[in-house]
Amino acid sequence: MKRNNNTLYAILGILTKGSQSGYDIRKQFNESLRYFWSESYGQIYPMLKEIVRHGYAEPLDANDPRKKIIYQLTAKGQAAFLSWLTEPVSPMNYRDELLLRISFATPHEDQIILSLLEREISELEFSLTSLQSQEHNLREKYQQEHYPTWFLTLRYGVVSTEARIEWCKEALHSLEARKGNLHDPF
Amino acid sequence: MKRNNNTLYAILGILTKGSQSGYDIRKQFNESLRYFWSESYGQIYPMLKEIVRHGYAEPLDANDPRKKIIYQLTAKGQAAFLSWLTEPVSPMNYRDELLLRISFATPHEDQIILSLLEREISELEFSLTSLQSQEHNLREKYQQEHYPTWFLTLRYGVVSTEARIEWCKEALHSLEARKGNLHDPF
DNA sequence: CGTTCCATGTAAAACGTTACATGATTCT
DNA sequence: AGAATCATGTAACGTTTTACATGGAACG
Repeated sequence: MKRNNNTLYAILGILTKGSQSGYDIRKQFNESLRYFWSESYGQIYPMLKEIVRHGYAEPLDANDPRKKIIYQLTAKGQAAFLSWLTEPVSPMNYRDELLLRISFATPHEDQIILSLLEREISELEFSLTSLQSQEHNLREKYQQEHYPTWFLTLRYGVVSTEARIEWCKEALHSLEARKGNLHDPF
Repeated sequence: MKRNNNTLYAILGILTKGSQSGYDIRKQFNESLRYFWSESYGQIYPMLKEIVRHGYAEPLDANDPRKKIIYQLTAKGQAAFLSWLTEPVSPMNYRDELLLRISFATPHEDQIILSLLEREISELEFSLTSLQSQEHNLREKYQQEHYPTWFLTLRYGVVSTEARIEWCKEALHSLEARKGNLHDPF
């Protein structure tokens, strides 16, 4: 009855970038990956045990004063990762609370939706600023060289955020256009 | 320790559109709402019991030959729905398997990523065609009148799908540009 | 008469977050 | 010394899907 097991592969993927501890892995999810993936401690530590049990990684000899445990991918783990990478991506189940609310709203709730959209725009613009500056920094760093593959994910952050902002504004305008104009058919 | 309880409000939201059964509700999730929300039977039927227990809805007198149970929203349920609608939307936790894979890939896996992107584009284009035709039909139907609020969610489907297709193509091109050109720094 | 759809529901498993417990190290 | 961060882990709870069970009605 196993489902996708994305947590497993997400962790293996991180380990392909270098041996590290559960704590480090968590940080990656919370930093560079947070725009499109995250995992909590409650998932990571038990999964690391599983990973070792399956022989996908091994704990390096621990003589760390803080009892830090560094995990290193095995050949078997590398192979499992690569095989996952090749599989077709499973259909994403996207859930969007803002859209859900809008889909239920009638013209009587226009004011409420207007507020939600305004708040959304301001959050998206804040986030876009940061994404754009990261993009700018990377462009400077790599100049005429080829960008690393993950640069594409940053680009996605930028373009999808821009698109959502545009849509929010369009929505805002179309709701404002019918203000005071409520001989509504609902 | 209760979390968001979106399932509850999603069902109440559907019930504001008219009294209906669990089966009908499921159909809504699987049809008009499926692009941004879904719930399974395992969530819906137990939640309907909860909803009745809290007095948010009542089962209408059941004399249906198929034992169909129609639920009708109460004033209390209507109020709960409206109060949810007004709350700020909780931060969405977005998970994107395609981006996750791309973020892990090195230039050695370019071929794999290329295939994933091609498949993604073809799926998105298929889905876009359907969204655009729905949009077209609605524009015809409403002509110069104001569109229903949920038309905005359809628009979002169109614009976000278009944006993702554009990004996929951009990504495809930038990966193709470095083909055969692998003196890679990784 | 068989297939498809209507209709309700439950149990088990899988997935995921939050809160807590514990203690060392580093920084100010 | 006190605060922040590093570091591992578990228990409880919450969320969601999947598989199964059951049976009636509609359609060809």
